[in-house]
Amino acid sequence: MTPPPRPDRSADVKDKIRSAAKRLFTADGFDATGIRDIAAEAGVNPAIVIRHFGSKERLFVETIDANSSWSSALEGPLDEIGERLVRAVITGRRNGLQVFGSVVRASGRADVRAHLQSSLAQQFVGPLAARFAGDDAELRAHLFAAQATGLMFALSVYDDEYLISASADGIVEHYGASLQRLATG
Amino acid sequence: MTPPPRPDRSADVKDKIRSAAKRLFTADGFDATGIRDIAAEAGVNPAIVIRHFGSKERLFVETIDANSSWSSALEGPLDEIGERLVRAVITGRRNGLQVFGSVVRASGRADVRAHLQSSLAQQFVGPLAARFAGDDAELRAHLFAAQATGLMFALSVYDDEYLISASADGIVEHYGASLQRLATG
DNA sequence: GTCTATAACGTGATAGAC
DNA sequence: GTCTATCACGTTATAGAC
Repeated sequence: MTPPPRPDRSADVKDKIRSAAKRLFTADGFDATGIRDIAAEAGVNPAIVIRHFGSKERLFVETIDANSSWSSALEGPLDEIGERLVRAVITGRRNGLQVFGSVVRASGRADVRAHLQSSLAQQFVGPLAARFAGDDAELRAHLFAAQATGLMFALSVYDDEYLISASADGIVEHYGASLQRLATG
Repeated sequence: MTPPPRPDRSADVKDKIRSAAKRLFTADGFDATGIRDIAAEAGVNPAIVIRHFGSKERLFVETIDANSSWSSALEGPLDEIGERLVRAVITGRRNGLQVFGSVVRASGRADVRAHLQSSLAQQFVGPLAARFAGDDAELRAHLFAAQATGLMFALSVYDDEYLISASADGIVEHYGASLQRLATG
C-alpha cells in the first residue's frame, strides 16, 4: 500500500540533460550544438531529449538566461549605476557574455525572441523604470537598456577586438558617463 | 582573334539569384530561407545557386550589407552627429533594420561575423575615429559604434515594442545627446 | 568547355511503433 | 526509454545541352 520509494529517475535524467545543454549551448551556440551532442554528453539516447523537452528550441529557452549575470549591478545607488553596470559587463564572467551572444544569435526563433524580450523587460527595463525619476522615466529606462545591450553586443556578438582588449577604466569613464546621463540626466 | 560577343548569360542568372536572395534573406532571415526557396524565386535550379556562389553563407555575405543604410548620417557637422544618426536609424528605411537583424542573427558563422566586423570598422568606426578629436578618439569611436548599434539592436533584434512605437523626438533628445557626449564630450 | 539539370548523399530534428 | 522512419536541409556527383 505504501507507494514505492519513487526515486523518480527521470528528474535525474532531465537535470543531466539540462546541464549538458547549458554547457554546449553556451560554448558553441544554438546551431552548432546538435541534439546528438547533448545526448552524448548527458549519456542518454537522443530521442529522450526531445521526449522530455519537446524540442531543441524549448530546451534552449528553458536552459539559458541571457541577462542573469549583471542584473545585480542595477541595485545600489542610482547616481553610480552607469559606472557599476559597465564595470559588471566588462569584468564580469566572460560566461555571461557568451550566453548573451548565443541567445542573440538564436533570436530568429519566435520562442527565443520572446524569452529575450521578457527577460530584458523583467530584469532590466522594469526595475530601472521603477527607480528613475521624471515623467519620461520609462522611455529613459528603455534607452538605458538599449545602450547597455549595445556594449554587450560589441563584446559578445561582433567581437570588437579593440574594446575587448581596451583598459576597463577608459570604457567605464566614457560609456559609464554616457549611460549615467540617461539614468539621472 | 576578336573575343567572342560575350552574351554571358550567367551574369543575368547571377543577378536574378542575388536579388531573390536579398529579398528573402532580408524578409525571413538566414536560417529560414533555403537554397531551394531562393532558386524557386529566381526561376533556376537549386544546384546552380551553389555552383555560382559556392555556398549559402557566401551568397549571404555577398548579398547583404548590414550598415550601408545610415553611413551617410556620419557625414555633416560633428556637433550634431548624435541627433542625426539617431534620426536616421529611427526614421530610415525599416529595411535597413531588417537587414541589420538578419546579419546579427547569422553572425554565428565565421564568415558572416568577419563581414559584420569589417563593415562596422570601415563604415563606422574608421570614419568616426578620423574625425573625433583628442587622444582617446579611437576609443570613443568604438564606444560610439557600440552605443549606436545598441539602438539598432533594440529596434531590430529584440524588437522593443515601446521604443518602436515611441515618438522619434523623445528618443532623439535623450539617446542622441548621450551619443553626442561620446563624439564631442 | 562552360552552364544547367537530375538525382543522390550526409546530417539534422522530430514522430511513432515497440 | 529505445529504435527506426521520415522529412527537410545544404551540398555534391554526374551527366546532358549549348
